[in-house]
Amino acid sequence: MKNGYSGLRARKEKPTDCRVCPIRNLALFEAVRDDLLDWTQKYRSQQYALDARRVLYREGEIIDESFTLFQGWIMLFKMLPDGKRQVLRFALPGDFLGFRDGGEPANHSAMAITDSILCGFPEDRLSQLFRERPEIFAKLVSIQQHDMSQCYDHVMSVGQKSAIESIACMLIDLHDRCLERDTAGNPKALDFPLSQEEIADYAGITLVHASRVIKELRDKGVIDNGHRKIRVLDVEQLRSIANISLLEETESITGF
Amino acid sequence: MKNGYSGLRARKEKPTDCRVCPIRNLALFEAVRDDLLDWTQKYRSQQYALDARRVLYREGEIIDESFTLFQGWIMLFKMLPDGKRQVLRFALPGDFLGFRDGGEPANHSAMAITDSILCGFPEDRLSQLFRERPEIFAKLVSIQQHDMSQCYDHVMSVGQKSAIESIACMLIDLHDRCLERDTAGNPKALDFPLSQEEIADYAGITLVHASRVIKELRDKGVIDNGHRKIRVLDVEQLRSIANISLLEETESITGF
DNA sequence: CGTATACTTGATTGTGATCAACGACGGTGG
DNA sequence: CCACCGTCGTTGATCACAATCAAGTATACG
Repeated sequence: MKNGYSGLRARKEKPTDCRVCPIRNLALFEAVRDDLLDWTQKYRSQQYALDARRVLYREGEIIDESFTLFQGWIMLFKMLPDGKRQVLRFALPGDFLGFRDGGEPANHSAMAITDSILCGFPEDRLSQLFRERPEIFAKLVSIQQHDMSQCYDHVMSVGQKSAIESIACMLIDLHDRCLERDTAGNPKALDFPLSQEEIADYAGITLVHASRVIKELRDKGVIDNGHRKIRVLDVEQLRSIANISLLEETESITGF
Repeated sequence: MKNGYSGLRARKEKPTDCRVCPIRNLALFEAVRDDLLDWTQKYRSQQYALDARRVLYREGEIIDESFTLFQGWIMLFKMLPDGKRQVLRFALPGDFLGFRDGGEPANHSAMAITDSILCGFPEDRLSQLFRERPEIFAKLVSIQQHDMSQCYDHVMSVGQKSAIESIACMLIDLHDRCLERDTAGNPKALDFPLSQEEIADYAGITLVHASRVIKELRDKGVIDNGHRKIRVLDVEQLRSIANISLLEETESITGF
């Protein structure tokens, strides 16, 4: 429910090199041939650091830059006048955020959950890039389609599933996405750095009830949790709880 | 909760002419200059008729065609194994449906609410069109962005709003979209041809509760309703009930 | 160590789900 | 034109999941 403070700042360290970027296969530039990467890199303005709890952009703001999340977790959300918050998406490394079409104001806000690093792409250079390289434009369409599909699943969860089903569903999704990103040397990446309030606001329930549901899952041995930390222990049991359609299951295996 | 039967059939009447299409300014071909329309028209395969309650496509199906809805109302939805249904979107004339990227199976189903007419665009011709005319490709991105924004609003409604707020919200959205489409000679277009079950499945509540909420709105004089018919009488009061953020309000005025 | 933030647990309330029965409307066929 | 039937809508009684209120504990951080 907290609002956070705006706080994007240029990263002082030497920017990472797109050619050796460990998350590029997940991101917008997946479509770019390796030998062209130093060419595309010029479209990136710079790398930014954003500390935990800081706001990247706010609903209604006009932003002239899009971002690829390089490191950290960021959440997208909207707020109601009465202070209720709905988390729309948890962005993980490789995810593309903040893209809006033709100078429209942002329809949601974004806040860092953990300390994060982002690669910025200014609107004008991005549209030039899309003009010159249709395959990257096509990748954008593909990313949008995938986001849309995820959002439909989310509406389904929040609208029709019980609290425990909805949370199980969300944990499976995060688990699968972490596995995609998990490089052999990074076992800790399967701990989710989320507070129970963030989980509750994603699932559309209250923090108190989220706590009880999480306790239930913990008692069943499905997950382990602590302060801003959740780890999935038994994905299969989680799947049986989540009330998932067969289609969704296969989807999560093939990836996108 | 009904499943419907597949039933797309070629329309026997002479196809309408894109050049005099009354809904083109809302649709994918908005970006096309008038004098090029007979050129783009060749990308349309044909017009189809789809009777009420018939399925256009089903979750998991691989479809090789996208559609612009020319006449009628169509709903997009998903179903859970236990039979619960979530309506994701009500498509109105001019809306673009069924687009999926690169041969992926559909992530939702679509069923006609009223007798409908659709213009079909086969996948291969569409991607050729996108290659040859980047401005139409850009319009696709813009449509996707808009759909995404609507979907975020929907998650917000279903997750954080009360039943009456959620339904008020949905009626405002439909009302505004009908107004956009309403040509002077068509006053009846402001009656929504929805059953209470469809409304309930969109708002994420049960049909019984939807009936009570609708009665409450009727008693307040905000709406009038009958068999598969709802008419908004007092948009302003509806807005005050809907618990809308100021941003959303202006958005609905400027259109997209 | 002290204070913020995050999590837990209990008691009570309330919104909306469920179960059940009936009423109204619209389309169909005699 | 009327009778019938299926779909759709209404209303009441009861129940349950999750919200709310409230107090207390644990963990991280400066």
